[in-house]
Amino acid sequence: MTELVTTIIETAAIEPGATPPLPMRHLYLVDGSGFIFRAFHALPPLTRADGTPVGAVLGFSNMLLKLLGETDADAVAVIFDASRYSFRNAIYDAYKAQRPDAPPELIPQFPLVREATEAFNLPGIESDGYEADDIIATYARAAQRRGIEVTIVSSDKDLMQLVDDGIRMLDPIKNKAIGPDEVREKFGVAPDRVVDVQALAGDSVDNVPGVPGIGVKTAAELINTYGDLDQLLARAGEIKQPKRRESLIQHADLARVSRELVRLKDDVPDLPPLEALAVRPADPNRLVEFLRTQNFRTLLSRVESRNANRAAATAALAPVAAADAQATSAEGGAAAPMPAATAANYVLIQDLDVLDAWIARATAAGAFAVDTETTSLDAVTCELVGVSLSIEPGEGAYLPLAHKVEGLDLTGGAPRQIDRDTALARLKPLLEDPAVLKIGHNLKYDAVVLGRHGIQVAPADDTMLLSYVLDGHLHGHGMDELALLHLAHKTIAFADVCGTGKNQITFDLVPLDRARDYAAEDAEVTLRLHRLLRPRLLKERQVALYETTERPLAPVIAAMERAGIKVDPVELKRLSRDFGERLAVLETEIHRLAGRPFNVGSPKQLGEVLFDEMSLAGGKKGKTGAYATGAEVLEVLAAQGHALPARVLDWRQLAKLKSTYADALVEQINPATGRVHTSYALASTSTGRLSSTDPNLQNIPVRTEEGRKIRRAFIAEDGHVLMSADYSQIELRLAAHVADIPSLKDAFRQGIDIHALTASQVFGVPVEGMDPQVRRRAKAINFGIIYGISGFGLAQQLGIPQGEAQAYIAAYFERYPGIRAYMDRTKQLAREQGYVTTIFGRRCWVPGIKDSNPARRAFAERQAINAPLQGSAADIIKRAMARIPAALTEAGLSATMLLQVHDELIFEVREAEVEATAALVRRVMEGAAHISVPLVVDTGVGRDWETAH
DNA sequence: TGGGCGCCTCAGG
DNA sequence: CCTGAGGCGCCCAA
Repeated sequence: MTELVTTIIETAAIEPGATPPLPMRHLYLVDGSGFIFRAFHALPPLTRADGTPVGAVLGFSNMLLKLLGETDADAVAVIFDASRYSFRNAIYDAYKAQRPDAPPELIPQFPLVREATEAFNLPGIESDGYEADDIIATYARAAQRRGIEVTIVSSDKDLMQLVDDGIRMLDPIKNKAIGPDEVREKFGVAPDRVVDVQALAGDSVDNVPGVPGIGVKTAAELINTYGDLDQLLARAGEIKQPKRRESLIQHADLARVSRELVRLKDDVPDLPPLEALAVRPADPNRLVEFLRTQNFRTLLSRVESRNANRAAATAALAPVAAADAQATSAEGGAAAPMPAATAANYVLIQDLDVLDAWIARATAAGAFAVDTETTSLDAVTCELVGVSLSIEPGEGAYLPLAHKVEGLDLTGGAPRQIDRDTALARLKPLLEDPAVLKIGHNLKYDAVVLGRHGIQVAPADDTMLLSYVLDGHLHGHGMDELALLHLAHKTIAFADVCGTGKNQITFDLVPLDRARDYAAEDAEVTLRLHRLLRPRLLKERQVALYETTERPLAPVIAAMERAGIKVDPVELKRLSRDFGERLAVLETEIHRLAGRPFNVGSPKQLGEVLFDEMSLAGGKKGKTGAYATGAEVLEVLAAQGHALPARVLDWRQLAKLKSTYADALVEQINPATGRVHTSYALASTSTGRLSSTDPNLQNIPVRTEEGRKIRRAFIAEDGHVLMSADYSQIELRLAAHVADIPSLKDAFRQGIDIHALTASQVFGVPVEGMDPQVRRRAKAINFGIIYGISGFGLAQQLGIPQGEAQAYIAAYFERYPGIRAYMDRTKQLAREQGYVTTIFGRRCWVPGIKDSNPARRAFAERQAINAPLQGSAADIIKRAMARIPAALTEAGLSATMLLQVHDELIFEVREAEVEATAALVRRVMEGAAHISVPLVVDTGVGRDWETAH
């Protein structure tokens, strides 16, 4: 094997004394040995016709072809390990001693990979006594000194120490560049300190000992504090944590040896000179011969077509055929059968006249189903890839608009498809035609995507919303699920088309025939679902709810999602840094109190520290056998005077704020708009509420001072302010209305403080001069009512014995007998129907209401009591939201509705229009329902969300 | 090694 | 009562 290298290039000093001018600009150093192992595990197994395993060889050949065809590489070397033993074994005999032998399927691939290197006419380099990493280091440094850019093709963390000016890494399997930032993310220090961190942390796989008890995280912290390993070891006595200090002092030599093991040698002698690495054209015949022997058919056709292109630029392969071949031919002869799901009457639209014919038919039909295919689930950032249509059941069409083929420049052409702007310009009149109904499934998504291309889809019907209104939470409302349930039809799974996990591809890379079958089916199934569900609306008396709430709301939400809200990244980063620093201080303190370091973020470890090691009382284990360490538990311990749980509470608050809010929100800022665009789920809750994801903007902190700092980062554009409008006590008002409680209704009509009133009625104290604690208790009871109250829950909430809580509830029922009547009536109804209803007739299903288990049944009963209140409130704000944009336009106001947080709406308003907008919004919101108590809306204005709230 | 998943905890209404 | 997200820890597969 070693003769390969030495026969290709005669050995010479790597760096000649007088440097001649080099044409070389960019050197790629491929970690051949590393690649083989990674590819073997990452890629599907594959065998040649004769049974020889070749999966890693294929991955390797693919990677080289890509490197040579798609990069500016003008010098390439493939570096291999020569043998198992290197100079490092002389330093530390256990080094890499317990490495398991290579899997048997991998062994025959080692020589084949070297053969591939030869076939590509690239130098393969190895050197006895040195690892591939050392050779890479030697070349990288030599090239750096001569101003040549270096890319190390590897994801080996041991090579990260080399990242520097002009030296970067490329993960060949993830196709991801690794620069100083990525290194810092992994090791917590700059590349030039990576060896120090590795020396401390060690590596169990390679048997690098490191210092016991120190992992990467701690090592980075220490190096950042003391500068480098020598400084740290010299000053180890200053370290506060006793365990850590002792370990460092005792194992200082181990750390030094470890550093020698991990530090790469960059002066490996007797290597071929850099000049020898310049790319030389491969002998096409030899490469073709090699690929044919391995039976790499796709690769072969790519290389042959490239050769053909070079020979005659006109002789390009038919693009679609190439795309199909790539996806459907099973590499290497291991037959991978393609599912034969092709429906004969699904067609591709690849010509304008065909598109025009479909548009004419859809217009004449007056209704059709439409679906879009994109590159991601994020409607605001994804790319539109294609559109599918269905006018009649049993037929459908897919219009590809942005399909690509991987390695485009090698295959010589893209799939044939109509220019996207041209096609959308033709579709726009149809999609906006007021006489043609557009039917979609979760059409809001498509509306956002098409809206970004200047198309306002209307009028529209949405099968997901129809299903939601009809069947609520009885089942999910995904199209696949509905197709199976209602049509007994198993749809093609997205995962079958695009794969899953790290091997998932985006839809634009799906070959057209597969894309057609998947996409056209979506549209066609949607059409059939519509014909099934729409008539049920009338039969089941849900037309009004759908027509006045869900249907008009969808485009309004789409507009809100597209609008997004401005978030100040500088402020969030400042907060993140502040939180981070305070977390570090707290962590040190917590470790000191515990007497040892542990992961504060691990409830399991925390529980062990508190209850096993410190023997604090009150340790209760849950069903997984871990101690409960929730806030209530820690608060009790803190109140007993224990410092550690108190610090952990502080730590948890800051950790939550940092990771969930400060850090995550910055990541979510859309670079194109500078704003954060949440996605509202319209059909995901059992009560009719919306939910918000990616990011969830319905749980931004407000209750604590530290949390409110996050809110301050939500700001308005210049010349604008944020306006908040929230319903006051809407669920309690609904309780008064639905349960028909005269005294509560009177109180709301007169604008009396409702919690104070409850307190005076239940506890018999005058409202004047009331103890705030008494009012607080009454408030908790009022909330308890909304949640379907239990003595247990109320006791928990107030921190009082359950018996006392039970007495409060009894007193409450005494004062307001209508409440108990309502609760009994509601439970009865739920049992009879299986559902309860909101004031607008929305059915909220309560599946566990007849459960034989009393605890589960009681839970369902509380759901039944809460759902009409929560659900009616949801209906009301939805009705208001559906009306607001039109009302604003009509009034000539420019305000934009941005967010909904269950009982609150956030607007971005021109400063000059604040008064008029507030008045209008209040009028629409308060008029969204007419019930026996007034609806009251409070508004607030400010440059940020905290001020406006 | 890392993706998937359940659990815990905690943010909002 | 209704939610969604992040971190941890465990299992399993490529």
